[in-house]
Amino acid sequence: METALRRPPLRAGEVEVRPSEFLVLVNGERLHLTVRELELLTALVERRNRIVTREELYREVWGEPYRKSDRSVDVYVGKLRQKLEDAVPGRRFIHTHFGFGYRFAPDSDRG
Amino acid sequence: METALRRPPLRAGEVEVRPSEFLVLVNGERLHLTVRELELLTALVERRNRIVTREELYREVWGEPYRKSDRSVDVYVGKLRQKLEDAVPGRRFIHTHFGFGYRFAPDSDRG
DNA sequence: GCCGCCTTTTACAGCTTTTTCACAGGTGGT
DNA sequence: ACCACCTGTGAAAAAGCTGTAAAAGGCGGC
Repeated sequence: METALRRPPLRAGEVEVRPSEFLVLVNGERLHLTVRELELLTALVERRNRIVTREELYREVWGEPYRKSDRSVDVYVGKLRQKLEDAVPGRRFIHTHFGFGYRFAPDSDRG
Repeated sequence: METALRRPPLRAGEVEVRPSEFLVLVNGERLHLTVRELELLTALVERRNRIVTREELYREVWGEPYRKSDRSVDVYVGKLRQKLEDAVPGRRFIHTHFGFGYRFAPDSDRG
């Protein structure tokens, strides 16, 4: 968590991430996330509007090489989607790019 | 404790900390704290409404690097919670953020 | 020394999070 | 349509974190 303290705040649509405070706000409300969830969301928002591979996300968040059978990224994307859906019903933030990876975009389906 | 003398009084809900007098008041009543308890509470109130890591608290209060196995912060948070509960039954001041640290907030869960 | 008080360490139960697994269902290519 | 592979997700297992009582260690006063 050392690194988080130096990261600047990020904003993407209704989502504001303040890594240095371990805080995510959605429309001004605190989103309660676990450590992994926060780190993954931070990584995605830092790369917003870009397709990011599981390899890159896994290296960034888990800090070790990605094994192809590892589903952790998928599982945590699911958790984040659930919590974001609860916070902003009807909007989709994390988009799947089949065969490539994921992309965070607060706006349309094809950003 | 040179530093305490220069710290301004702090107020957070029913809690008032006067570092320069080594004094904590809760609803005007003196809260009897030991040195460690006072320093930890001061550190927390100075950072009120923010999540603070054990590492930061330990460095601030104990003045040396934090070892992950050290439970002192947790133990003293427990002591403070007990004394605050005795002073203001039913209110929760120190909130745990699992995997992150603690947060002092006299009010609701979200700071 | 002995006592009393404060601080640190230890131990363990209980709880939360993270990881892994399994399988249903989706997708793209032929 | 068929096949191979990819993704979503619930649930169980494993790992890790927190609360707290109690033991152990320190320190000053008498």
